[in-house]
Amino acid sequence: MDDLLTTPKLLELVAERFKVLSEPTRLQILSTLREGEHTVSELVDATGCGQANVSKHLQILHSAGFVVRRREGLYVHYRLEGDEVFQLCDIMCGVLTDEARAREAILGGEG
Amino acid sequence: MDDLLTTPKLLELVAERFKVLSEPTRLQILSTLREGEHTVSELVDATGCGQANVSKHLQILHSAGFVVRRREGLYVHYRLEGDEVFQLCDIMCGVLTDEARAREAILGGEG
DNA sequence: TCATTACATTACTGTATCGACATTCAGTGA
DNA sequence: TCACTGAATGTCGATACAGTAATGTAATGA
Repeated sequence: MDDLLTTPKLLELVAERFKVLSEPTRLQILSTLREGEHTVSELVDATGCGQANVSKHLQILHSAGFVVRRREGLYVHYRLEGDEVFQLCDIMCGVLTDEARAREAILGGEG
Repeated sequence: MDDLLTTPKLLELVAERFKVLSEPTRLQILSTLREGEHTVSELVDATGCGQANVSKHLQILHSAGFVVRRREGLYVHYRLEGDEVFQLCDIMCGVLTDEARAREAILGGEG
């Protein structure tokens, strides 16, 4: 953990991965996949986005190594590669909670 | 951890925070701040970016609650709010390492 | 008060990305 | 081969963001 973010190259790689997680639709896809494998059609339903867009988001998630593909006839099933994503979201939610608490303490409830 | 990413509102908030971390320059700033408090000028030197640019990045980091400001005369000192950022980067680097390993295993060293 | 320094803010430009639409690709079955 | 379905890809308009230059603001000292 000492050599984290020391080289420009690594900075870019890490930033790139964070960018993948910086879109609500992609987070929603990941959240849906947490229940288990899903087809593209199912993810289209879950997200309410168009098929083409979901497919593109899945490409991005796949390139970043967050999801895995599996073809079965006409359908393509996606599933999570690991649960690191939710470790990340867990920490991030902690940050959000801390912030909310701090805001409440300062503003007294309404911001 | 069960109610993570369940509401559209929360999805957006989390995505927003990830977006803050999705820029190499901001990660570099955070990395520099890990050594301790630094002034804007020092961060300008460290990053090699323009002063206005660094200042804007610091605003974004501050709004997201990742850094804290402290004025001292003409200088403004910034420091990390917590170390969650590096927990996040640590996990992300783990993902990257796994990926790199997988690529090596498949391609035999060159991608 | 005025000049200087450190930082913040604004306006502007080029680039990247999301979402929507159309098209193409891939697999199945008749 | 053809028609059909699920998924991937290409294009386009709107929007957002990084970077830069110019300007504004805050603190110091003469």
